[in-house]
Amino acid sequence: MPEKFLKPYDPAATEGRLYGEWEKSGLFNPDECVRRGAARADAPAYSIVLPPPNVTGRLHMGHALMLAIEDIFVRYKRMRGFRTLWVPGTDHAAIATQAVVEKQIKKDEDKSRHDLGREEFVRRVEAFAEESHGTIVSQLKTMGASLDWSREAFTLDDARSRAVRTVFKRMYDAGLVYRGHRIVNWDPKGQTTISDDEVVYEERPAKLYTFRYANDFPISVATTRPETKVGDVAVAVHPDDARYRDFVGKEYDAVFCDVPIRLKIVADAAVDPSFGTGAVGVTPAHSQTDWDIADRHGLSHQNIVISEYAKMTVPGRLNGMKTAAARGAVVEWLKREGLLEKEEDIRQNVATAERTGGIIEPLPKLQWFVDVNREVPGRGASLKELMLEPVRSKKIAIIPDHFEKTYVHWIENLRDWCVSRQIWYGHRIPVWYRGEEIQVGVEPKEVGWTQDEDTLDTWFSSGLWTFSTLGWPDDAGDLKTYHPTDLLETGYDILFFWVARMILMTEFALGTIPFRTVYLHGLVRDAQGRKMSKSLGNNLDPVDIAAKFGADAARMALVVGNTPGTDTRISEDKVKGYKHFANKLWNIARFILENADDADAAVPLSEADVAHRAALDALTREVTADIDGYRVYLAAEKLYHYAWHELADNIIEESKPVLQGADAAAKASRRALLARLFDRTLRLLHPFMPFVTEEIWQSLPAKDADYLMVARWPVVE
RNA sequence: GCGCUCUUAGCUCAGUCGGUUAGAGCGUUCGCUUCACACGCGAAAGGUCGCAGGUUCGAAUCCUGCAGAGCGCACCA
Repeated sequence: MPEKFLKPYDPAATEGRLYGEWEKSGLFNPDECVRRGAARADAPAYSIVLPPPNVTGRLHMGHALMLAIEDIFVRYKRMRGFRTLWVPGTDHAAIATQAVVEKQIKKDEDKSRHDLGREEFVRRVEAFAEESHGTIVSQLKTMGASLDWSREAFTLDDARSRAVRTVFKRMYDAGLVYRGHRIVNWDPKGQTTISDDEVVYEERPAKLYTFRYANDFPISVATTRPETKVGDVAVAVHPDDARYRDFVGKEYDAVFCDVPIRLKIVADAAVDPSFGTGAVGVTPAHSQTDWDIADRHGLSHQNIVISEYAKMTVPGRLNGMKTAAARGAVVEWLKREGLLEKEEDIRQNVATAERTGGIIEPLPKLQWFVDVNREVPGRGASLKELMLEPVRSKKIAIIPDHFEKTYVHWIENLRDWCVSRQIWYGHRIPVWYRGEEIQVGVEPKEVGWTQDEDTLDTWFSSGLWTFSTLGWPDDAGDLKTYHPTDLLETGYDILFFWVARMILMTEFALGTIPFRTVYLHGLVRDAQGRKMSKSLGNNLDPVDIAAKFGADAARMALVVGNTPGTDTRISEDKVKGYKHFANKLWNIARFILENADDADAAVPLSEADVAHRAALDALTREVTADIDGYRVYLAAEKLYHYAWHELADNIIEESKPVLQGADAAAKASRRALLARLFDRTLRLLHPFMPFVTEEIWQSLPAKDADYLMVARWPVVE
């Protein structure tokens, strides 16, 4: 028996070495598995693409959970003989990464990106991304993820850039990507547009002011943003509102806080007669709703009174003031003029930018959009409909299935997707202009063309991930073999951001689904159920945890009892429990090596031993069905329970007198049984705890594969 | 406003979509230098399954209502 079994199991001395051995063996690569006879050349394929972590820093516990679940499926399928591919990669995460570097440069050098210039700034971001990439790769390996590194991808590398340009060009030619002057979510802090999904609403206290535009103006209106009223072009009332019916269609002139305005009274069903005075000042350039009202009544959209820097751009006293200051100034003026009628405290949802926290300023801008309602040529359906169909028809199954409703509900409310961003890091929009001319896709050879300054929303490139990583637009081997992928495993919090976009992009570019099953895991919270965050300081670093207790223990702690779609809690104590379990396996191994290392598998089993074997057969069937049914949380728990409380507590204990007794046949049978049960247990546990099981396996005297990783999963008929 | 989820032992959660006596981990109590393991072993206590109805031979599980917690979307003048 190897010396190491005389001491407790030491994950730190084992895990890194074993990962290196696995990697060197090449067996994470399905082609190599075929070459080495670990998978048949005609075996069915099984594929997962790793949701690419952002190159913004380090992995968190959510990543660790994702890796644990995906690696369980990948290792299980590999042991079942599938040509199993798990593609690694990272995401350039445009805004997020740029923001990190901008902050860093501001802090270190007190410079903005404009001080550095586009070229130099992008170089800095790339250097940061490179460094961050290295950290992330080593963290992925620490967790034991059996990824095929020969196929690693990055959302901003050359192959992925080619895919992005190709999709953009095809969408443009199909009329599905268009440039339009529309109201967008402008983030004055990040100086860029963002999509509707990147807006987060925060409830804050606010004041609702009721006022008149002028003394002779007949209607009072209520607003939380008096400073925007210099941009009003109309007052809207509900068509059935008897109070205002006589005024509809009339126009009034006023000078509002030095700004001359002309207001038309319009009737629109979007107005809620019970809110405020039942009359709304319409500011088309600075509110989506008002923009829509203006559309319906043929009013001007172009009365812009706020700049990209959230400053007033009007004649008179307000000019150049920040919106917050202008608000005060307008209220002052209203009071002085006797126009302010009421001031009340209310709670208001304020739109903020997810990444920068800046308050969103809706502004009309010339941007690129993906049209989700226009018919896709040759498909007889819009992108929206193409996103709905595979989920409704169950071609894509979402686990847990109640998220299918959430998904459908979201798609039905979807608006056109603004894909252009005014940031520098990312895929530059593949469009060139020369005067009135425009060229899309490939840079023109002639002089005089200039490329669009903007970059694409990061989700545009990650939306292509399942097929851009497999060689598309070339219709070559990997794409044919591994696409559509089998499983997409990710957090429910990015169902809309990412999962929906992948379905959109894949339906458009390939006319098929990107994956057959979506498994959504929940958030990983701390022991008190709080979200992990920097400000609370309650973050657990998966690499620290793995160093302290072993990656196997971390994986088990994250997986056991963690049902899909439900948040889970993690604490060091919980992980510690599974470190003890790894040690328990270690000691079982010691017992087996001491007592059954010379077991003869051919010996006939006694009646009692046959029963033990049958019980494990039953468990094997259950665990297999659980994994196939995506109940890994149950499979893990059952195996834990079997190894500890059945194999160790009962079977080994009752074996002691037998092994020391005089009945030679019973002894031989028991030795064969123990060797057999333990061999089986290691195989079943391997996807969950790959390191300790592999380490023990390699010390077993009789084994049918060099690596447990590619040993056969036990199939019981 | 529309929609979704949750409420089971002191704590954290399962309960594979109706079937003996409702399970696990942690915690608690008691006892163990038992020759695989103190990162351990043995034993024990602990639950009107949120509340009220209904369906059923049978309900933690299905239906209705109520209460509490959380989440998503929309609105937010």
